Amino acid sequence: MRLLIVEDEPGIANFLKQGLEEESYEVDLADNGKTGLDLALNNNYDLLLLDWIVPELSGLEITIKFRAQNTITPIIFLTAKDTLQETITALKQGANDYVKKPFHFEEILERIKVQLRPKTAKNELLMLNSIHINLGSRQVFKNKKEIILTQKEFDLLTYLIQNQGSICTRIDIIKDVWDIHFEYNTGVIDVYINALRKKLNLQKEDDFIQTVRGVGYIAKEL
Amino acid sequence: MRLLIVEDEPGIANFLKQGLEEESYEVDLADNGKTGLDLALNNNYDLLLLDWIVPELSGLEITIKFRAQNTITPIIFLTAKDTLQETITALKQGANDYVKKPFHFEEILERIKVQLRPKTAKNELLMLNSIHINLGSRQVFKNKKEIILTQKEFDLLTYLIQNQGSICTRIDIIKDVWDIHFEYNTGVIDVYINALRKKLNLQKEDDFIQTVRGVGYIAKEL
DNA sequence: CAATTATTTTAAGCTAATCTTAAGACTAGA
DNA sequence: TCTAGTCTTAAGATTAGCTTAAAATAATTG
Repeated sequence: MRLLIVEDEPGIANFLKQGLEEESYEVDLADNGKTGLDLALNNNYDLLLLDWIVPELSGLEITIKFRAQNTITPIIFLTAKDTLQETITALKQGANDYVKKPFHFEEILERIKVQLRPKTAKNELLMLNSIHINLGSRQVFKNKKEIILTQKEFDLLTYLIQNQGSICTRIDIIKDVWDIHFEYNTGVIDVYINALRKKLNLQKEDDFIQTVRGVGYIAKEL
Repeated sequence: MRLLIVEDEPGIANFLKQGLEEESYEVDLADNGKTGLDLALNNNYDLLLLDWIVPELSGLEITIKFRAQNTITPIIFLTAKDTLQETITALKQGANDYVKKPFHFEEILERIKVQLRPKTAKNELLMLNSIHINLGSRQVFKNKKEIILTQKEFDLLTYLIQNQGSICTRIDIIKDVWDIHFEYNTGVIDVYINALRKKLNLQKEDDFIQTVRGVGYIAKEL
């Protein structure tokens, strides 16, 4: 998971960065709004942590400009501006949470986790056609018979099924399943799709993983 | 939108209920944890607002029991228990937000809206007449029915629709869709226009792609 | 901690779908 | 009616995705 922190006080910025890196997040820093927005727009972060008062472009302005392009990446404000009006404004403009300074690192961390928490959670059961998936035990069944998948195979399959009915672009997949956030074009995805189709014994007629040429794949109820 | 408030102090409960109803939410109240959990599990609410300290079953217990069954309905804590440890525990157990009393109604309202905000809208939608285009997933629909287009077909169609109402010259098209920047005169464009008309089943009378003789094409609202 | 085994990634040839070309049929306007 | 411009078709060129095997990593075990 990759985060961007926009914060001009080096003390706070580095404190957060270090703490989050210990939790194995990748963290980028921007010490002003302009580079912050720039990074945010060009780097597929999973979450943005914004201070309100930063040079060149305020956190609020970043939010507005960023939300015009991207409405899903969560934004958490972390700021000394603590009036009611400011909180409301930020949330209205697209922030997902608003935490007032001074803050406890543990609370920030937990609030970040909330935002990044997958909508379908552990131990839930996923199913599509003859496939059943137990997210808790990471088991996959086809017609009640268990299919042994590797980690990545499992991750890719559940990703596709959790997004069933909507196209997963290669960029989405490489970002969300491989956690790679830059231009990337090897055949990994193809190899794994191939492995899934083989292990799940999907023939042309019952292949619920459809390829969308030039775009990606889509898992569909048949 | 339907909300459930679990809160035993009638003053706060009614204050919230009234305020939220004015914002045209439907609101149910429970004054103890047991009926609260019961209602929550049997009534497809869009969001739960929980106090921590309520009789019979605490807000935290409700959260744990509820999350075992339902992992998507957002839960907001609204409580006087305000230590770091309590906040973290609630968020860890599945709460989506945690607001400390005393609170401002406007902030609660805004935080509720954040939770209910649709998460999908990453994809820009284009439309013209009966055609809908999802730029993110590169899907095209005519009267809600998906039409499968190839890459170039898709690019050309979106180009025309993005420039709807103004003429796209052949030079423009070859430059912007094919990325060819010199004099070029084959029939490619014609071939693709033809393919679009065919796949979108455009007859003379509903063909929003009009030919401008000697110049190019124009997509027009009919 | 080296050896073994399993997983993930890269790379390359192959296949099938898409893109382009070109040639003949058609059409609108002079 | 004639002609320039457009439409249509089908065959050849190109490219994206499939498949396989082997190389690089990571995990496990004696």
